[in-house]
Amino acid sequence: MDKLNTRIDQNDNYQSLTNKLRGVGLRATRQRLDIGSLLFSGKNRHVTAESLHDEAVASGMKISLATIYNALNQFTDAGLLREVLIDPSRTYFDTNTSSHHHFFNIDNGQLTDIPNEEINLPGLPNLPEGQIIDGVDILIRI
Amino acid sequence: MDKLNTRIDQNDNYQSLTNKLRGVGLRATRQRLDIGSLLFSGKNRHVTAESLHDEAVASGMKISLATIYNALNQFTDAGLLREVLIDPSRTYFDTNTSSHHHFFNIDNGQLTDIPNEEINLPGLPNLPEGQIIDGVDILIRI
DNA sequence: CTCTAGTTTATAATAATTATAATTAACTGT
DNA sequence: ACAGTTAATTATAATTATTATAAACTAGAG
Repeated sequence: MDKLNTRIDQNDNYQSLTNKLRGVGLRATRQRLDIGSLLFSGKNRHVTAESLHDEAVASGMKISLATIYNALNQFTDAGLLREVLIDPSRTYFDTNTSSHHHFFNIDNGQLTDIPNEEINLPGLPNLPEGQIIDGVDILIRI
Repeated sequence: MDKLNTRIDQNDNYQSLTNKLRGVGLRATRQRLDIGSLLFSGKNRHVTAESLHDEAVASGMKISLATIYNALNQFTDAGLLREVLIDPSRTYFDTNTSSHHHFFNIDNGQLTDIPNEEINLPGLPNLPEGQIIDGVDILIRI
């Protein structure tokens, strides 16, 4: 009964994931669905290729690190993920693609979202002539 | 005469660089003085290990890439440089160690300083309990 | 001027990421 | 459901940025 519900839930989940992937022009492969189920399960997440691969393997998913890299980059290109600049030594991906910012705990590496409305940036500096803002990243180290 | 002045100027420069290095507990080696003369010649600079090495070699300096890496890290530890998060694929160092922010031109990779006073960040978000701000990095992509 | 700890350097090692090319699997039309 | 085409996955090699190693060198103390 539990098992059955889990299966049904997962199928539902994978159905909407399938739509999500097709919507951005990606085939709904088992691997992308598996990764997607870890990433897009409701709450916002910050992952690296390595951390996501570890998690996938721990969940019993069969997927290579190369595929994780491919998927993360494709998802990012498709707008399903965003890169976050935290640490020059590795790339972090954020499932929250809306405009927002981050706390970075320098002791434990923990990343926390700061909703856009909790930060005020009224005094934007004068832009170099003819330039337009592509985006603003604020990282508060704590 | 020009040549002579250049030599005198460079010696003066190297004398003050020597003091700067000794002041942070680093020996004034030829290599560190050479690098320092490129970095601390007045205007603020943004470099990577590779770009600085290229520049040094182009200026006829004899210095290995490993030494550039060592020096950049030591200068950073000593507070003479700051790391800037721009691109997850390499580390940028900034000679401007005061609190300030950056424009990043996504087309040509050009980094430009934004003086601290040109940016207002009045509505700082509520910090996680018991936390104190270590620093704030703002990157405006244009 | 000599000694020694700190520095430089060539090179190897590591770590993150991307490329390659062969196998496998998803979609399209029947 | 089936075959064919095209894309995706994967093991592995290659690449890139960076750090470690250990032998040769040198700055600065005495």
